[in-house]
Amino acid sequence: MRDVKRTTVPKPMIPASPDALSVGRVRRPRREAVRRRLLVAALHVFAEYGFASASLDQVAAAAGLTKGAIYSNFASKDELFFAMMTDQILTRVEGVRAVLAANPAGTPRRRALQEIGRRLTEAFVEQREWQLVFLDFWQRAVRDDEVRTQFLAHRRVLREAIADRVDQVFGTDQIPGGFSVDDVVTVVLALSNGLAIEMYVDPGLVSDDLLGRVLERLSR
Amino acid sequence: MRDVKRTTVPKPMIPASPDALSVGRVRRPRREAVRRRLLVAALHVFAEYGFASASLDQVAAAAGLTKGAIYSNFASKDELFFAMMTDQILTRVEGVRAVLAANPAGTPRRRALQEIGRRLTEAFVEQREWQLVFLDFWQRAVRDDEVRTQFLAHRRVLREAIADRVDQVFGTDQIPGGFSVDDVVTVVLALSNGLAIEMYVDPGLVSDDLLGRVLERLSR
DNA sequence: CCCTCCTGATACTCATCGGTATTGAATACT
DNA sequence: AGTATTCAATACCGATGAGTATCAGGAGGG
Repeated sequence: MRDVKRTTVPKPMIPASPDALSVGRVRRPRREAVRRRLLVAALHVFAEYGFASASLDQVAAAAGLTKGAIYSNFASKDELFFAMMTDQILTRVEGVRAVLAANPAGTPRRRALQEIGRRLTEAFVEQREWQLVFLDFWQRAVRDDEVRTQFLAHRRVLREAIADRVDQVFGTDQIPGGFSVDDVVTVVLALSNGLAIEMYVDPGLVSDDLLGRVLERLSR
Repeated sequence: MRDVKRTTVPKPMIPASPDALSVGRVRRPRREAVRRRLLVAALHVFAEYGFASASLDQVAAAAGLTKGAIYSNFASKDELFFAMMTDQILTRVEGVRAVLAANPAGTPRRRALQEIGRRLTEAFVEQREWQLVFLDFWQRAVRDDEVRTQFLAHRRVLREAIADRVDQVFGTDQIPGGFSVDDVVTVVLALSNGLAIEMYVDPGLVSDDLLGRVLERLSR
């Protein structure tokens, strides 16, 4: 509960320049940069050791800063974690949109699905850190209501991105097998996470076309 | 490094009774019982708080014992965890065999798969604790080679149980879609874990026939 | 009945870590 | 320039928890 909860001292009502957020904020970049470095470091360190085992000193060190910097920017270890996840989810959702957009509408459905599967699988390999912190987040969400609320908010954003694409692929067609859009989203997420779990621990098990073949087959 | 690594003091070479393990082992039940209680308590506590956040005092208390009992039976927190997982995997593999055995060979394949899916989904709900410690195990396996070795050994047992059943279901038939048995095992595990992940955090998402429908569709 | 072990309880150590109080330097305000 | 303010560094605190040393009481063997 540092100054993050900024006890907004009534600012002088005479803005020097009418420029947006007023009150000379030229020094701000410094602070923003520190915040960013901390968020990046948090991703690395939490991914490497897990949230519970990672210490704030490690995060600070990884950012080339000290704990002072952390508590000056975040209220607690939890807050840092949430901020990091919120920051990441934005990036990830963009990534997922990009991957799913493989083959613009119009491509034969089967090919599009295979391509999507291949790219998703590729993505796992690259986003190892994300996958690890994500599951850490999940574990805490299952155990703690407050965390779950945050988790579900993030998840909804991701699910919507996928649902959009499902709508695109199937348009007004009935989805084969009588699955709802929600079902499809759930299955895609489940397969992605599930295969990632297998892959990280035994890379030989998941060939890069497995997911695509499964998706393609499901859509017949 | 308690007496677990039993520094076998040369036992008197004059066994009173030739009965197997010799040397009055009538007191043993006591120790075995304590060990069991600790393993059970470990499952509960590690599931509730996660391995890293759970303390040995909590485990001991849950077993109605003290830390002394733990260190008298296990060399370290890690060893307790591994022992608990080893103990559990035996139970679980039996459970999985039972679930997969749904519908003895001969039942129409489609029905059998739907039934298996339904029962697996049911199993998630019941085995919440197992699922949680399993993923905890996985997280540590990804991060630590030694843990991974243990993890893979357990996983192999489970995979074989599933592979057996896949062989049974498809016999000499080609598996539709040109999947190998290993692929099928991987996909089944991935879907199980993946759907469990979704379910635990948002139960409404996974209807109890979703997995069955997916499996059935994949097998066409 | 004594006398050893065995084994779990108790009491401690020591390191770690989240969080706080305080400081000092750089920056903005007047 | 001089003063006020912001922010990260430093030093510190209290709690927690893994692991250890020691102890006590009960069981087996004689």
